[in-house]
Amino acid sequence: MNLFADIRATVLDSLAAMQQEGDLPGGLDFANVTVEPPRDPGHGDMATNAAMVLAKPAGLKPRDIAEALADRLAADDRITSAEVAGPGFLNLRLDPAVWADIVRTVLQSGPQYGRSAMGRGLKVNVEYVSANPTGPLHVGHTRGAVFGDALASLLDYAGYEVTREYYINDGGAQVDVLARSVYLRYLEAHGHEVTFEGGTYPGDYLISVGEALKSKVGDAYVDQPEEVWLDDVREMATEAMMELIRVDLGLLGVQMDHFFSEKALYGTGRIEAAIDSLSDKGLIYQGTLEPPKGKVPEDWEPREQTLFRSTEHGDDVDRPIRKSDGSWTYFAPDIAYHYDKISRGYDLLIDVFGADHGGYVKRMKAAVSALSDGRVPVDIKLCQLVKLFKDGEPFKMSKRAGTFITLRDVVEEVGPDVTRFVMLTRKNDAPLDFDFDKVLEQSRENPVFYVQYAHARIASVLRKAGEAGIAHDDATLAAADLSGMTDEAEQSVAKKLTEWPRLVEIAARTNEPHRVAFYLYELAGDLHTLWNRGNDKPELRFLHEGDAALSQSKLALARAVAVVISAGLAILGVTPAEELR
RNA sequence: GCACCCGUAGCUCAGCUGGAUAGAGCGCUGCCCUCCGAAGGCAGAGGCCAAAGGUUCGAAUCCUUUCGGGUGCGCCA
Repeated sequence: MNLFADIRATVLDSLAAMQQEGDLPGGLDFANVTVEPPRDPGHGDMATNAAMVLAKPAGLKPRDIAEALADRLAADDRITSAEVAGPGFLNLRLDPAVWADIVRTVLQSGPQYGRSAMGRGLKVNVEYVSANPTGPLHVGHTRGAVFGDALASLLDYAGYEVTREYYINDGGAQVDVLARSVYLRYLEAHGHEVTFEGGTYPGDYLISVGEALKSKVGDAYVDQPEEVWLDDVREMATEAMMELIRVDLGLLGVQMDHFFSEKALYGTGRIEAAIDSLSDKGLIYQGTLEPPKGKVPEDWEPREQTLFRSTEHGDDVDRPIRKSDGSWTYFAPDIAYHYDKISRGYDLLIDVFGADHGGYVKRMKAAVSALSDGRVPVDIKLCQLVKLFKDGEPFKMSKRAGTFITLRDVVEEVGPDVTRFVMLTRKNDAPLDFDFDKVLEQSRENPVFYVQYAHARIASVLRKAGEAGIAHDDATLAAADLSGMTDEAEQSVAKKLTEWPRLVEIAARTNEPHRVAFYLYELAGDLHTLWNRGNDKPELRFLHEGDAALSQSKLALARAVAVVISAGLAILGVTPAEELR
């Protein structure tokens, strides 16, 4: 149930009726008519821009339309007043009984309150993390993991059919480097002295893989040329790394539906099929690219190569799909991968990349547009860097010194809930400061704590109700008499609850889960304000000794807040706290 | 040189499909609490939304240009 949508429907009905009776001309487009909360609560509970939007096409003055509309809307028993204001806004005040209805609805619907049918069951594929299988996940991946996962949950809540997917880059040169690194650890396990040269990975996490290789093949690969062992070691190493990554994701509570292997595209004709599809559209040709202006690489020389005419689909330059030696560039399997996603019948694709991949957005969009003939939209979300702090001081990371921070480091330090919430308290395209101390601070300036504290307070007061023998199950609370919910602070909380379904749709439409985190912070703030007011006004307290009926009427609102906080946290992948330690 | 992202209070950041007098937290100022529903509360000051043009009933939001910051730019994925 979305009250804003309901009232908007009423407004549209009234407008249609006005057309019937000749107060408005026919053939108007109502798409831009909105009903939203006014910025200033003094303006009422809801405002519609209908008169201003329609004035021009209807050839009427905004105020005339607004007044005629006001007369009709005032007849609705949910609407107590409709006033024309400003340039032609229509401000609506709603009957207080409406807020009580919302609270009842929340209690009856539980976590389903706020769920939307907006997605109409459309199939959406959210691809995220997709880190190279060459080592443990670090902080940057963590943000992408949290963001993608929350976005997937959000879209599910908004009525889409969501697949969470991870693209394993196991087809390129970097997995050969991984294999060589493991081979070095293998030699080391046999007592050899080794040095990590040629960009091989010196990380400790490969020691156990080297040992595992030793116990698997004994000394069979010692002193053997690469062609003897490379394939076998590569496969074993990537498998081990993916296992490591799966475990890391598990620490965060991220569970993928599907892992897609880049390697599986090679030697199966799938890349060729994707490129052929582009070729059939006349988008593949042999050509020579201009050097980038202003910053020509030292060793630049014009070279003819196989190019994808991505400029036909909005890119700035055409992109190479084959290297000079005839092998595929990384872009070719990417094209094939997206071709595969399209052929699996998704209506919408979302890719979550790190900000350093911003340069690939246009070509990826061009590829998807070309492959699907513009049918499948793809939204690419870039996650900006995470800057780590400790005690307000920047936390220096150095791969060489071995002080780079992994996902595991972060989660073990502050826990998965804090990690996830904090990562979502910033827009995805804004850099994020993550301070190991501040995120654990118990104060208002820490949104994680503030939201959890609100939930815990409610849980606490409900526990106390139980101890006092007051029934407080949702059905009982939903049946309570809510007519006494008249205080400003109580109504603010209830009004905030009515915004939840609307917020879900806005967040889902923009693919911005951080909006959920900010909403929860505001809702928690309203709850705390009401709670604090109970100090001065005992009648506003949630628990009233010896008066079960009154207690239940107050607990209903508190419990409704807990339901929504819990639903919101579920989207973010955060466990609501029953108590704080 | 080109492309993308960003520029909002002293600081860190929100801001809906373009809506009314642009919000929050921190910090600052004043008052209250210190009888546990106070791991504080209430109130206040603080803004040329980087700048200039444009679009229109209306622009922080859309378009153009400029300035400033970040990221990326053919045989690395």
